[in-house]
Amino acid sequence: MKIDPDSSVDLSIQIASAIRDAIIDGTLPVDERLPSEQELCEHFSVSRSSVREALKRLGAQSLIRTQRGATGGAFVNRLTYAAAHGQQITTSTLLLSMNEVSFSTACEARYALESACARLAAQRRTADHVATMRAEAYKQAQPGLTDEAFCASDVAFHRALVDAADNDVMSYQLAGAVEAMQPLMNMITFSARSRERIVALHNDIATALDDQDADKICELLNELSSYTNSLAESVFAERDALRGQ
Amino acid sequence: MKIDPDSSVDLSIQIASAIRDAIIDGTLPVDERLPSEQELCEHFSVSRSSVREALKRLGAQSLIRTQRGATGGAFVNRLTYAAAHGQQITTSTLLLSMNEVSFSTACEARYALESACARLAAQRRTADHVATMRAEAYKQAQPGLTDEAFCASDVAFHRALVDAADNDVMSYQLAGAVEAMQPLMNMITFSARSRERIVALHNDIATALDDQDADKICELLNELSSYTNSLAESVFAERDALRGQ
DNA sequence: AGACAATTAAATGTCTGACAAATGAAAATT
DNA sequence: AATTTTCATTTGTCAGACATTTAATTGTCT
Repeated sequence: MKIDPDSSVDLSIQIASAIRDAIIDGTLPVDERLPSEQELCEHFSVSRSSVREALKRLGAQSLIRTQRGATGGAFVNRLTYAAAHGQQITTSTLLLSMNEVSFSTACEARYALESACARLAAQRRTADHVATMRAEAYKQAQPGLTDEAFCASDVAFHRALVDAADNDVMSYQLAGAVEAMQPLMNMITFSARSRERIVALHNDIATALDDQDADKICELLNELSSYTNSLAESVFAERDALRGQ
Repeated sequence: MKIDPDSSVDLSIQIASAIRDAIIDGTLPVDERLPSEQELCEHFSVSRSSVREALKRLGAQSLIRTQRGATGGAFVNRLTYAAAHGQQITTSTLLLSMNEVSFSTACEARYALESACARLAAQRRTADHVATMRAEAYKQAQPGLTDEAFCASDVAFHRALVDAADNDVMSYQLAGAVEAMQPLMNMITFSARSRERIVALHNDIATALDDQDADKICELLNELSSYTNSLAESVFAERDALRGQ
C-alpha cells in the first residue's frame, strides 16, 4: 500500500491503514516483528513522528505491542478474547451512555441474547458452572453488600451462565453485552426486598440449569428481565419526580 | 487524573487514559472541544509529541475527532452505532482469523444469537422487513451470482431479520456477529443445489416471519445452521484431502 | 453601507535533531 | 566458567521549527 503525502488524509492514518491491512490479510503474521521506526520512516518516506503516531493508533486497537531495547520493536499482537472483550465493553459502554439508549431496550437485548445461551448451556453445563452460580447467589444474599458489589456479583452470575454454553465466540459477544450494561444497572438502588426476589430467581435459574431444563431457564430469565425493568422504571420515575419539584 | 512521569507506563497511554476516563464519566461531554495541544502539554507537563500520540490513540478508538484551523482542535465524538459497529466487525474478524475459531463454533454462536431475535422479530416485523428478505432471497436465486455476492446478500437477509426485532442494541450486537463471520462463510463454494436449498429455507423463514411464527423461525434457523455446517465440513474435508496428496 | 480581498492569528500536521532509558548481546574481567 | 562491563540497537521523550488549514479580522473599493 502506498502513501500519498499530498492527500488530505493524515499521514499517520494512511500508514496505520497500510500496516493494518498487512496484518489483516496475513502479510504480517502474529508475533512478527515490524521494521524498526527508522526503517519504516525510510520505507514510507516520512518522519519518525508520523510513523510513531501511526504505531500508537495500531497499539490503541491492540493490533501491535511494542518493546524497548536492543531486540525490541513493534510486534503483531495475537488478538486475545480478553483484549477484544475489553475493547467491546469500552465501546458498548460509551455507545449506551452517549446515545440515550433506554434502559428497557438494553435490558431486552441483554436477556434475549442470554436466553439464546440457555439451550446450549443446559446441554453442556458442568457442576462447576452451577457451583459458581450458587456461590454468587449466596454472596448476593449477604446483608451489608453495597449496590456496586451486588451488581458485580450479578455480572459474575450471568457470566457463568453464558460460559456454561461452552462457546468462546458466544462468551465473547455476550460478556460484552452483559458488562456494558453494568453502568446502567448501577443506577438502580436495590432494596432488601428486591434483592431477595432477584436472589430467589438466581437460585431457581441455577437449579433449572442443573436440571438441564432450558425452557425453565428462559422463563426465569424473562421474569428477571421484567422485574429488573420495573425496578428501573420506578427509580427513573422517582428521579423525574424529584427533578420536577 | 494525574500523570506519573516515572511510571513504567508510557506517557501517551496515561494521558489517553485520563482523557478517556473524562469522556466516559461525562466530564467531557459530546462535541466539547478539548484544550489545545499546547494547553494539554502545560496541563500534563509533557511534550507535544506525547500529547499528540495520546490523541492519536483516542482517535483510533473514534473517541475524538480533530479539525485544523483557527477554530479547530480535538472534539469529543458522539459514538454512533455505525462507528461502533464498524469497530466491532474489525475486532471480531481479526479475533476469528487469529484464533483458529472453528467454523462450527462460530456458526453455532451466530445462529443461536439470531434465534434470540426471532421472538421479538415475530412480534414486531413490518411488511418492509419481510419484503427485504424476500427480495434478497430472490436475488440469491439468480444464476450467475458470484459466491461473494451470494454471501453479501445472505448477510443482508439476516440483517433484515435482526432489524425486525426493532432493538438498536441487539442490531448492533448481532450485526457484528453476523458480518464478522462473512470471511469464514466466503470460504465455502456454494453449488447450485446447495444454493437452492438455502434459498428455500430463506423463503420459508420470510413466510414464518410474516406469519409471526417464532417457533417455526427458530426451527428453520436450526436447519439452516446444520446445513451450513455440513457444507463447511465437506469443503474442509475436500481441502484437507487435497493437502494430504 | 456593503461586498470583496488581503492579512492575521490560532490550531493541527509534519519534519529534524537530540537525548534518555531499556535491553540483549558481545567483550572484558575475575 | 562465571560475572561484570561495555556497547549497539531500539523505543520513549523533549524541544523547536516550519507548513497547512481555517475562521475571524482588517482593509479597500464600489
